[in-house]
Amino acid sequence: MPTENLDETAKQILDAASRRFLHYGYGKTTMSEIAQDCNMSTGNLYRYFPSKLDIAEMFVHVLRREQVAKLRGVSDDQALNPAQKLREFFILKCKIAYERFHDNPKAYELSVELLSSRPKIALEWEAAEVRILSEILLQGDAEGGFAIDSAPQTAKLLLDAAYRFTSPAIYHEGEFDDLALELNGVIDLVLDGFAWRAAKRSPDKRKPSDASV
Amino acid sequence: MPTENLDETAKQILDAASRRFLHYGYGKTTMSEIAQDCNMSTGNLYRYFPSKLDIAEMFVHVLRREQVAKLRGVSDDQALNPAQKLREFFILKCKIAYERFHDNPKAYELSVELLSSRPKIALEWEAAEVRILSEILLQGDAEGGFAIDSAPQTAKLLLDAAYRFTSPAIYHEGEFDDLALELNGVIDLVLDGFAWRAAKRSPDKRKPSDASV
DNA sequence: TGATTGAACGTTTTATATAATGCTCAAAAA
DNA sequence: TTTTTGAGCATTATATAAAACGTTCAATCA
Repeated sequence: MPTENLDETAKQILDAASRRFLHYGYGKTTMSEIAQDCNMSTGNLYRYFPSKLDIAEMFVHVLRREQVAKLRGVSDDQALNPAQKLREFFILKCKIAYERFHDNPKAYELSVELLSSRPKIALEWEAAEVRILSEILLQGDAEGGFAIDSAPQTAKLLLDAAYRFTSPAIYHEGEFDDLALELNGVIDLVLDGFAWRAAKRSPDKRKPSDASV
Repeated sequence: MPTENLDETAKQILDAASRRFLHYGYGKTTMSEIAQDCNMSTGNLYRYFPSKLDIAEMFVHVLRREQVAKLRGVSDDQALNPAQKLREFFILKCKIAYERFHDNPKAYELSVELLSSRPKIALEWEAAEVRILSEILLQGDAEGGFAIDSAPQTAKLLLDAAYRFTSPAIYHEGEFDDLALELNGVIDLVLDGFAWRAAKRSPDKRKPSDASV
């Protein structure tokens, strides 16, 4: 579902819809308004998108791509070791969820509405994060600090443990810094868990340079 | 807010209200219905409870006391070591949340409605669980397996990490066993984290019998 | 005097009518 | 033939009226 493959007209429709979605929300923008913004009839919109909900899906898909790119940026950062990447990944995910909720409520509402109509999208999103996390975990395993059995399984486990801090569905009244502090506590404990497993795997040396099978 | 200190009439009111809350839900039971069940007038209800919401609060208070008693039962079980207690505590909490949601939806709705009107109750509930968990953690610390700095802080951290599996606000479509399996994965990792901290505290011996300062 | 009542009040919920919206498709335009 | 249109249909959302509800309190009862 790439944005680049879109017809020029489809892009124009998506642009007009996006502007209205952000300013007025999904429910308060009508197909005829979008059509007017594009100087076309409502019927013609359906030549480019099957439904209004599909326009919304494409809209959040674009937002989501930015988020995933940021998260992947952490994974690709050469200056960080695996433990630092893990921490930065979750802090960033927490920040993204917090900020979207607090200073973009319309986009938040739209995501909620979309996910309730299309629950499978949440699974795709999770899969994307599992992929990024798995890379970090495997790197940590290769460097001897983590001792990972199944990277995807462990990645899912970590996403679950951080759910409280990173789920866009949970409202947080306090400041972000307080939230990040608690999240860091969970990450500390998780990293210590990996350290223990790595130590158990190669009991002779505390910091092995490569993992033993 | 003990149930025992209640007037006999108040108990009767609470009983009648509880039955209707369970069968028809909070919104669908009226004060006049409760009054009729007790052979009194609506006005008289207010001599025993300040409002309908306070009856509901007492109702969930009773339910909640049963839950906390069960959780405390895990903490007091002499047959379990601290690690087993920790695991059983969270599995039980998960089970309680899962079952209340799945086979008592009316009570679930009531809890949601009450917590949205009286958010402070959630804090009290958390505090009660932090108290129980802290005892388990301190016992684990005393026996040398855990290495806890601040028991209440660590307890809160654990509750956060298990939030995904134990929050009554999160709907779970799948089976309980699948949920418990994932939760056990998180607990495994957390316990390994404690093991690592204990090993770091007393590096000479792998299984110290008491903690060093 | 202390306990109880039920009519009365302001608010909330529900039922109903009306308007607006998402989407389709036969016809028109390009 | 391909693209676009806009009236029309079924559904959803909004506005409005009516009923029900939570709560109070002066009057009644024990």
